[in-house]
Amino acid sequence: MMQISAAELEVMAILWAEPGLAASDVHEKLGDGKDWNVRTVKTFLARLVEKGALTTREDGRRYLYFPAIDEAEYKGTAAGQFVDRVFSGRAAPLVAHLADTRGLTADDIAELEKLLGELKK
Amino acid sequence: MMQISAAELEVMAILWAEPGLAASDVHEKLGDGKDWNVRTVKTFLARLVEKGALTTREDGRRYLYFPAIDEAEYKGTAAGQFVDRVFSGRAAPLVAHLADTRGLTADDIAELEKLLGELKK
DNA sequence: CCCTATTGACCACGCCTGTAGTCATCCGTA
DNA sequence: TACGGATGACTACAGGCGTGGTCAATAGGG
Repeated sequence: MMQISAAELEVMAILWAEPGLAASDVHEKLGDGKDWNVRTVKTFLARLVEKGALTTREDGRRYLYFPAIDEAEYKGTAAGQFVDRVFSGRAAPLVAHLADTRGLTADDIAELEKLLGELKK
Repeated sequence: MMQISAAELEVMAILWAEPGLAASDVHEKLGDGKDWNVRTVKTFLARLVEKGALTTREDGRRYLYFPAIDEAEYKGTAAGQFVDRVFSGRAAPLVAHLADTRGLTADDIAELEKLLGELKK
């Protein structure tokens, strides 16, 4: 699996949510706190294209960017790698630690229960 | 929270499991596949001491290394950061993706159920 | 007593990352 | 029509990371 850094991932998130944006659009859509320079954003876009995570389509003088990797697949793999790295591959301790240090909301718990119900089938 | 890299984390794992080892001991205890040079291991140990993740006690001509940060606390924080970075802070999708891409064992599911039971109280 | 293996201290080096600067070009507005 | 802002291409640069080399001191075996 391709290595995507934290900053690059924020760019991917924007394009997963809304494919086909130009660099300036991505720049505008960045959440608060991320007041990156447009050129910084362009660097990330260029690196993601290099890595094969994005493709481009020309639109006049600019490029539109499209995800080239599947969001769910990427996240699944990333989660697996993380669990392997930090929790020796065990999912349950991960959830336990999450519950412990940040607390799960009632919604989280309900969602997890529903999920487990489906998994048991 | 202190930033600990993947390779450094393997060293931490060994010392969390068995505090008070010397560099050569840590080197020997590395799992298969990680055939790092002893000096590589020493570099990681030195960096971890620099970062404040380990402390040392002299033992003759060598050092013994001890974790200076709590394992559970570190893992909890790391899990939180990961969920924030990749899953916008939502725990349930993380578990869903894990289930999806690698499959949870019956044990995992049982453990998660037990955990949820406790959390609901 | 001397040589080899071990140990810590310090250094190296290339790739990745975060964060842009520079330059040439082009498009739309005054 | 001439200029300012947008855009892409290329460049920069420091700090982290993975990987290990060099050097000097020392301890232990022959």
